[in-house]
Amino acid sequence: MANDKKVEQITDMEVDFAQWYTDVCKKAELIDYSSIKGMFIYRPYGYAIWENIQNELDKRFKETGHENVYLPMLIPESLLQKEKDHVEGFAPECAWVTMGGSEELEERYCIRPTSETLFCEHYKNIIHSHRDLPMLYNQWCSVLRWEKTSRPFLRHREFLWQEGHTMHATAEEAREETQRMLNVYADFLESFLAMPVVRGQKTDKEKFNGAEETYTVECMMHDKKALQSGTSHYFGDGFAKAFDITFTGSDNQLHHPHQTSWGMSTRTIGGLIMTHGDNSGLVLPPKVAPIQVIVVPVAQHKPGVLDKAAEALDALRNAGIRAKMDDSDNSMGWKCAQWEMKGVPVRLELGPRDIENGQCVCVRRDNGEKVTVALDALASAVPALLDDVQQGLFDRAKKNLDSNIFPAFSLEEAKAVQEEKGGFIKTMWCGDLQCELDMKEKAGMTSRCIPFAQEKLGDVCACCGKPADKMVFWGVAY
RNA sequence: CGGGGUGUAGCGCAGUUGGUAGCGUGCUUGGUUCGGGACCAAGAGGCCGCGGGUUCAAGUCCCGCCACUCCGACCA
Repeated sequence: MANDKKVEQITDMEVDFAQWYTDVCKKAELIDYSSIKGMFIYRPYGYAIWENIQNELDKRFKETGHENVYLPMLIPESLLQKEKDHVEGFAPECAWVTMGGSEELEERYCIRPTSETLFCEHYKNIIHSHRDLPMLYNQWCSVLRWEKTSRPFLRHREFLWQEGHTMHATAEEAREETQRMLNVYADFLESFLAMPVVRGQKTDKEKFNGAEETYTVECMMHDKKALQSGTSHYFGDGFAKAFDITFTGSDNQLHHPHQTSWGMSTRTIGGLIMTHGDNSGLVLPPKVAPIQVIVVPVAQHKPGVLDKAAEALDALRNAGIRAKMDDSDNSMGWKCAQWEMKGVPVRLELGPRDIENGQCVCVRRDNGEKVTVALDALASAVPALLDDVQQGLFDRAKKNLDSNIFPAFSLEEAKAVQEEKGGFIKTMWCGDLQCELDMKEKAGMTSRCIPFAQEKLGDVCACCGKPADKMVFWGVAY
């Protein structure tokens, strides 16, 4: 009876990973479908996760000197077309506004797929002197890309994100900013979301439209597929020239500023689910969990139990823990299953027997371990337990990443290893686009990045045998 | 955008050769329970995805569209 999950069933991830993912999104009440394809409803629990991500990232952006702004959601077509590579990349997935009320508009407006062009238009107006630089702006907003297929969090037509857009006096400063923000993402993912990353540079084929260089943090999901979890772009002065943005330098000469942009989206929530989740549902790292501890009173009708549980709840909250009590009429088993499905890191059980002994039972979501904690020690024991869970989740994910990176020395071997084991395949690469296309065509993998942490696996390209001095990570990506 | 699958109560599903809609669960109320998805009783809840067509009659047959889902291609 205990395992008879006839209601709220989640498909086992070993049976069908994609279905497991969809089940978790729905059953953990993160998301709901709307009547428009690819447009999703963030339910309170799902949105709360995003709010925690936002708060933490926003804090880190401000610590690195950035300010928040808000720009319009509509981009005139003429503006979008000023930078050639950029418009080519985004035009196929733009949605357009053509009517204002009942009147046809003279020029159609694109609903922003990203805001480089709008920022450039604004920067042209406000940047005049080297004293105006650097300009360090960030925007929290939603963007719209008319994708053909969609999946909760991983691919929405409208998704929430932040986009940082900065302008610098020199290329060197702009490059520093690009790296700085990539490191902010990497550290945020690892320390806050317990998602270990591989940092590296995108190949020309995979880089952002209009960028000179794109840097990425790549994560590995439970099914060994890759998820690009944050990107940081260096634009050089390409947009600045296209938009005629200039400033007078200390040398009294006119210069074009150098630009960066960087973004992280609600897609990261999909990454969280696929990094830590299990067959009982979601598993959330304590730092991002909307509810860190769920207090479940046992035999709550008995006198004194609810009072004692409320005391424990207060003690947790006073210790700065996001805690909640489930005093609903549902049975014990129902409550356990429910909060496990929602990924709450620690369940605190408190019943008559515990009260007699002045203790409670804490159950970890990550490994099911139960520990007895004295009620008067909650304020110190539970935060320590949460830290342990956070670290445990990171260690487990790190192990999954590290143990699924395999070297290969030919395209055939890369293909065989991918089919047999999955994960990241590392090979030497000559730098030619054709070899990337071959890898895609014959082995079904794209280049994930050229990792900063290079290894010398040999001196010839695994695809074509020509001399090669770069090591690339290949993988199947979301 | 190509190929498969699905759409009936909140959720999961049944509905036969066309005859006017059912089961489980959840929900509401009352009672008994309570250390891993409890039980009894009474109740409420349906544009059968949307739009056409065939028919005396359509959940059921035909055409079109939409959405979801899986696999490709494309993309954060």
